[in-house]
Amino acid sequence: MAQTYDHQAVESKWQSHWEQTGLFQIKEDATTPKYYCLEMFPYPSGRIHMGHVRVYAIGDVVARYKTMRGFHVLHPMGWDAFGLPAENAAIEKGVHPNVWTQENVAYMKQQLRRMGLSYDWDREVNTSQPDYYRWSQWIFLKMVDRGLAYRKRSAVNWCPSCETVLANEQVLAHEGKDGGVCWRCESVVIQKELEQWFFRITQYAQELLDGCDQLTSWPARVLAMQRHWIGRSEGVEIDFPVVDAREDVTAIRIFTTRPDTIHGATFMSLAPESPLVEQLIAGRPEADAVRQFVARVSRLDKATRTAADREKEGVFTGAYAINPFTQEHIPIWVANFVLYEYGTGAIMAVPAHDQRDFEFANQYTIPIRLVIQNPEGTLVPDALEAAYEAQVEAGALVNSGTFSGRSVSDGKQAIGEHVETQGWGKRTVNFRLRDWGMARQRYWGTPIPMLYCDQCGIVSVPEDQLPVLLPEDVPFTGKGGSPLKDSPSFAKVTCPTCGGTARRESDTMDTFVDSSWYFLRYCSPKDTQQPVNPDAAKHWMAVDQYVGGIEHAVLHLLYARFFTKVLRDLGLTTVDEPFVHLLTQGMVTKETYWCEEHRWVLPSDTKKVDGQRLCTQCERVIVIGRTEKMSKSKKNIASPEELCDRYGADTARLFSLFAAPPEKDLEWSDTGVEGCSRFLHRVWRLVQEQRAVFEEVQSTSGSASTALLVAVQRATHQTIQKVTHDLDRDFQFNTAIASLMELVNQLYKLMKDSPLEGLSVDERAGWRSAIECLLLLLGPFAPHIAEELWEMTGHATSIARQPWPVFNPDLVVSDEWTIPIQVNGKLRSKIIVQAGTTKDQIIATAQGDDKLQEWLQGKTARKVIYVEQKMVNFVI
RNA sequence: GCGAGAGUGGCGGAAUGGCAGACGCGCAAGAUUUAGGAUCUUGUGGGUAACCGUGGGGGUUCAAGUCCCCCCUCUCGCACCA
Repeated sequence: MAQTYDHQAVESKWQSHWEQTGLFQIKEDATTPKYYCLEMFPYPSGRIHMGHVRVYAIGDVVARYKTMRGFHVLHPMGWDAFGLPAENAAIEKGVHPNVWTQENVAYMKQQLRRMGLSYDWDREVNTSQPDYYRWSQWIFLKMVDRGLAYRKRSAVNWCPSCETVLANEQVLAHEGKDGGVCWRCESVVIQKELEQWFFRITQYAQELLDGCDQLTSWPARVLAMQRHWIGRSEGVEIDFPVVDAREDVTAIRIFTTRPDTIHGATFMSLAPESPLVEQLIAGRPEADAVRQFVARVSRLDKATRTAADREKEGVFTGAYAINPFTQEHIPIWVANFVLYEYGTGAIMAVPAHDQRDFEFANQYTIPIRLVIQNPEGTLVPDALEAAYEAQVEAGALVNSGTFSGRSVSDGKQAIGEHVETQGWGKRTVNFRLRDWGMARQRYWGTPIPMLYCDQCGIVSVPEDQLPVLLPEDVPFTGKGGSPLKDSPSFAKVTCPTCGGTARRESDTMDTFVDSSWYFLRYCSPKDTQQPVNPDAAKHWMAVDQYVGGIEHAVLHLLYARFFTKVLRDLGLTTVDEPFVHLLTQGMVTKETYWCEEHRWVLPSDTKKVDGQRLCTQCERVIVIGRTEKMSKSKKNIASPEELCDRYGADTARLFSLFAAPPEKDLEWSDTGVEGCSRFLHRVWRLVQEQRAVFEEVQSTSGSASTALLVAVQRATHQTIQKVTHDLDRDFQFNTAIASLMELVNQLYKLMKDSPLEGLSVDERAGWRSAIECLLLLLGPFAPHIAEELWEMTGHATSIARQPWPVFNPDLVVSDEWTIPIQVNGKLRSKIIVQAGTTKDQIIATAQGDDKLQEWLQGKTARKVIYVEQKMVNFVI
């Protein structure tokens, strides 16, 4: 009995069914291999968007596929639920952040459910709830114990809009804005001098760098970004004695990666923030000018000041240092491009061989001395147009005393050694990576479990007093400062050490702390003794496949790698790296519509008249704008809910997997969605029409006997082979789905060519197994319709628990070969031969081909190339 | 500037060095329908043709979208890191 495809009914039926039967709940199982499939958990902003649909569709196909391949799959979901929007909602609407967050979680959970995702909801985590954040606090305390969390005073990035400190990773470049901007609100970030909590991520810098080599299944560009962010460089620290040294500053220590050029150091430069500056200038006539310069430079935010194209500026301190290699007295300058945080905050300046020093020296007419000559020997000291920054073997040392004549690499080595034997300094390694400033002056975050006691100083909250709960009695005013300061119940506390009065830390943790270890919590989400049960972690870790956006290439992924190493050192997990494979999916984009009168407009506010698109309000012609990431402001949003209402979750999933390879941007197309919907309807109808034919027979996998059977089985098994191959190799969902479409097209053709009446039992059985294979292959992509049709064709157990079909190589091969014939590499003809025909026979047949003879024009081929089953090429 | 990636029909995109353009969209014709929509079938890189076609130019090869060299364009990331 044929039925029409009612996606609403089918989808809600199976969603309830999966839930009621607990189909996706997973336990550790020693009998089958494990697979941990994880997508980056969402921030509960209110509703899911197409980006969510895409990433979760990708993860769900992986999880379902791996399950069918015989793995027991951990596929959890949770909420990255702390963050500023909840607090802003509290300020604007008077809703408590917790209420706002929990409502959003409930709503979005129901939306995710509608997508038919195979999550084990029993493992759900929510970072904003005490049963989670107590363990973030616990980890923090362990890090304090190990010196990995500490307080220091320093210049920090401050977002004036969010009124909080930001980590370096959270300050981003922004087109059209002078300086770095906040990763969340895009306000220009300023510098503030504050005492703050930091994580000593730099202690793991080398390991984080080395670990990149293990991550062979990560996208190259993510690794490149991580390596660059860590920024290791090898060099030498060298003391330059100060002339007429005063007691407090006898030498200036510099860091250089080019010790080979030291004989060319004709001046020094200090960072404006360096305390050495004040010590050197005190009492000198230059002091005022220097102070003015320093004040002017430090007013600028860091990003502006350090822009590469910024003019080199500086001021002479009046002091001199001694180049230890030449004994020359060289002037000490303060320069705007020297960074206090990098190296020692002081450099030796070699204008001949460093572009910045070159520009600086030209500006202030400081001598330039050539100490590396190029291999051709053509460099003339007085005629340099740019610094000669030759590396490694390219040049040779000149004007360098006993070191002259050495190669660059040789010179580096020799001078480095000389510095050490003379006791002038040491060879060392420098990193660009800075410690992670992780305290935030906000309410809706994990409270930092520390106290300030008048007697004992900084005190940890004892472990048995965790969690430090967020207080309820906090007014949300939107005014600056930490809201927790204003909670009387929270701030005042008794010191656990001396019993005196103490004040609680009122800062909360950066939300990136929460997401740095959630993947471990999923292993044992209900553990009440520790953040993660080491046995559970041993079973499940590492995450085999991680899926998420490229925007976290540095931030989240670097922090998560750091935390994994910390928790490993605490004995909670045994893995060094959390994520084995990483798939960074592209953005979901859509065309934008622009009306001169009404600016960005919704597609629904436009109409098509005579092939032109007009604004419905003002009748102006709509300009089709750039295809951009979906955003509310550009009004180029497609709504997952409308999509599910109209076409169903299966269509939404299918389209987001089919329209582009997963790592590329996906351009949303309403007609493309319809194409996918059409395909599912075709599948439905195919099965309905076939059902009557094979209802009473069992499927077969035996060798075929009739032409129809051969064709049906070949199409089916070729598709099994192709889909399996596409999924195993880099998850090429788009081509996998294309081959499923091809199979359906082929089966329709075969059905048309061989009417269903009068088929043999064998042929019916062949049809049955073809349809079953089709449904099994479709299952991970469009699970609801696959379940429904699976049930309709007489199966009692879920298709999600069936083994993945295996292709039979014997059934894939064809009984005849079509061999292209080329002349000089160009296709000129084709011949059809029986499968198994030998090379000589094929060449003979080809030579008998009329078209080929025309092309040969009586000549004999100089050479004949035959590629087994592929082609013949005659070279004349 | 440095790093990563990309450039193929009207569009999204396929092609272990071996038939370029799978699959889908769009478009066209036909069938069905009172009409529209929906559905189905067929066709669809360009050119009347010989032929020409994967950003441009060289090269390797019997054979290049694919490998090598040079160049151009675009996207993303980092940008004075001594």
